[in-house]
Amino acid sequence: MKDKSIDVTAVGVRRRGDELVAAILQAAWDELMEVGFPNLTIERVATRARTSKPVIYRRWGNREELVLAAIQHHLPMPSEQIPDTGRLRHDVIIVLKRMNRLIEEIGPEILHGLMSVLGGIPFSELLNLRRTNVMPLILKRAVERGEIHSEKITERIIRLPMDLVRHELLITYQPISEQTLTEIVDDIFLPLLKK
Amino acid sequence: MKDKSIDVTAVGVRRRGDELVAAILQAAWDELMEVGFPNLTIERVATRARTSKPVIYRRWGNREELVLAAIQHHLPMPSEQIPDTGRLRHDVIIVLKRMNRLIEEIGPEILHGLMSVLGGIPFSELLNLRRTNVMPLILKRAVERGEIHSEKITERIIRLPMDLVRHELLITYQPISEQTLTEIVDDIFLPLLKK
DNA sequence: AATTTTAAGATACTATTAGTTTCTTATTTA
DNA sequence: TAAATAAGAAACTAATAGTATCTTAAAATT
Repeated sequence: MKDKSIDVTAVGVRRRGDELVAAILQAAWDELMEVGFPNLTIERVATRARTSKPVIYRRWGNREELVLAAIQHHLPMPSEQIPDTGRLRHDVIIVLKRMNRLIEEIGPEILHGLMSVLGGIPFSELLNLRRTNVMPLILKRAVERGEIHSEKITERIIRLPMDLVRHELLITYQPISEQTLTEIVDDIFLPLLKK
Repeated sequence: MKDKSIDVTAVGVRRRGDELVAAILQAAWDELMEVGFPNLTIERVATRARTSKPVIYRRWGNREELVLAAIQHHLPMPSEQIPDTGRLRHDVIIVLKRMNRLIEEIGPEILHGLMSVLGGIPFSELLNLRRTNVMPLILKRAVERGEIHSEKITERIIRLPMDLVRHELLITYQPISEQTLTEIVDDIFLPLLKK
């Protein structure tokens, strides 16, 4: 009397390739948001994606890689459009605000949990550490406009605002407040360049 | 024919209290240095300390707490002696160099591994994040000597050099180089105060 | 259209290890 | 000397990472 087909979803229908990958990454992301990193198990992700563990292990070497991929899948890096408002201050603030995105999207707790096993390098990538040429370009334009003197610009000063924001993120696991942002730009960065 | 007492160390002799704790923390530290955080198991620590798991679990709630305790046991924070060389630059450099200590002692790999499960808060403590009054005092003295103007000093600028060193540590897991230190002090910190 | 190849999915398995329970007995304290 | 406390041994549970095997759906090839 019992219906044998408990699961209504097409039995015997198999997804492959990108479709399957997307389903797994989505499931991993959902798990991540629901139970957090420490409680995320491959088993549950597999079940949630209506597939099985070996399918996952064929593509990712371990738990961390899977989660990293899931995050990258959901958070493609900002288009790196380089702001050009005509004012250095404004441009810099736009860039720094972008860095808040990751935390705003995945939330402090998850980030905190991730912090762990992802290890330093990939994590840094998440936090937009990789070399971008955004700041140099913004500064170059400011020099051309005569806003600042080029001889004041050093490698370290170029990196300074992003370093400070990143530090704040790593310590607080919170989005940067408007005030902190302003302090970094107005009390530290710009004075070093303008003087 | 076989000698039954394989272990020569006094059988049936039990350590207690501080002596026992010290032995466990030492064993945990040694394990940590030998196999690294991810491979450290309570079992091995117990064996190494010639005791057993329950004894450890009676004192620390889990692996992380034990390791944290082991580190704190081995790295009591610097005596927080406040440098007073008569020159701001020199004083600051001394303070910043102290921050290298943790990494120099436990090494980048271990720190990297720890980064993980310790979670943000205790880790920050390891990195000397807690409020100290070292910098303010150094700056106060510099003001009194007439080296800098007191009106230039803001909360953020006070924290700036240590923030930058900490950022560097968190990103590189390496001791700060002499050059980086100099840049932070000479190209960023002092110019903001002297101007 | 039939055949071959590839890879999905199910299932069962090994191995590790965290953390617990129980019990015996050494050490301390009264 | 007796009672209370805590160490240590041993065995156990439970969770879960990662693997191996097998069947068969889907895709590629002929």
